[in-house]
Amino acid sequence: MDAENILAEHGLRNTEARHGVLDVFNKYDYALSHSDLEKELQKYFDRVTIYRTIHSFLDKGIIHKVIDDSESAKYALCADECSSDRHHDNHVHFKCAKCGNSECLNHVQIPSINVPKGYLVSESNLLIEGVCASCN
Amino acid sequence: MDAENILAEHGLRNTEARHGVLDVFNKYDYALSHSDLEKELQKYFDRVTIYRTIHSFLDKGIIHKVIDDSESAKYALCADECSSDRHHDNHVHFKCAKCGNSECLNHVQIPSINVPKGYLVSESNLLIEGVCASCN
DNA sequence: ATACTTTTGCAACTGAGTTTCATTTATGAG
DNA sequence: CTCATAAATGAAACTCAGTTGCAAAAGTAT
Repeated sequence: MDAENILAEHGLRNTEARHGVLDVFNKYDYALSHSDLEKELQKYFDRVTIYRTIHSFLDKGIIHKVIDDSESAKYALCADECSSDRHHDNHVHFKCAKCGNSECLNHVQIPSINVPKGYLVSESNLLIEGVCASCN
Repeated sequence: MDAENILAEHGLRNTEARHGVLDVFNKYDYALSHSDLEKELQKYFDRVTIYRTIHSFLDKGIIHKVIDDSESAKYALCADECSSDRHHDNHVHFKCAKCGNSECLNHVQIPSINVPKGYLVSESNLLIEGVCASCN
């Protein structure tokens, strides 16, 4: 699906900045931080615009946050059908100690966990660290 | 075990600041951020000292990082025997959406996950979000 | 083409965390 | 106990991530 349709389907206006950010996400197969995006887009868009684009994409379910032990937040495209109502990403994230990239293992589901009595689970987030297939 | 022995066992000098930080960790049963520690200790110690204490505790295996989707890092005491050589914390972390606290579920282990061919796992980190026993 | 709403750029700001360096403190040897 | 040494602390200044307010620009529906 092209960028224009993705934006329209999620109720976002079709602007150059959003188009540009989507293109960068499509170009890489691992999670990107604001500064990764900025490196590629700073000639064209302001850094604040990139922050705001990340927020609207998160909000509308176009990207999801990839939790990682690094300082700065990273994001990746949602594979499943997500919307602003609900994110459906229930896959494992893998961070490579060699190349430093974090990727979505879209086909590896997070198993359900038995929590102690009295606890209610709404979502879970599993980060595995190690060496990725490209670096191994 | 008292604070003085904990410090000595991990090869750290027995200072007031470290004593104070340990006391705060013992006082709460959930993970603390630098600013949580600072709130309790700012009258006595400089904020930079608190940062450095966190680093040496992390390094020596007295505390471990609790990964969380919030901006600031949180830390909790290691239950298992950890050293600077190796951390042995393999338990689940739980973040409550109501009170905002993150705690260690020390008795809930992270299950081992089958990753795709070519990937090597060295450690994993599982964060569950929901409502904790106290808030439920 | 117009009117209205959303998005953008810019400047200024906040908050987390780090670095440098001079001073103070803990500790082990004599 | 005293002293020398190495480690820890405080203070100021700094970097980097992220946010806010506002005026100008661009998208969209009519």
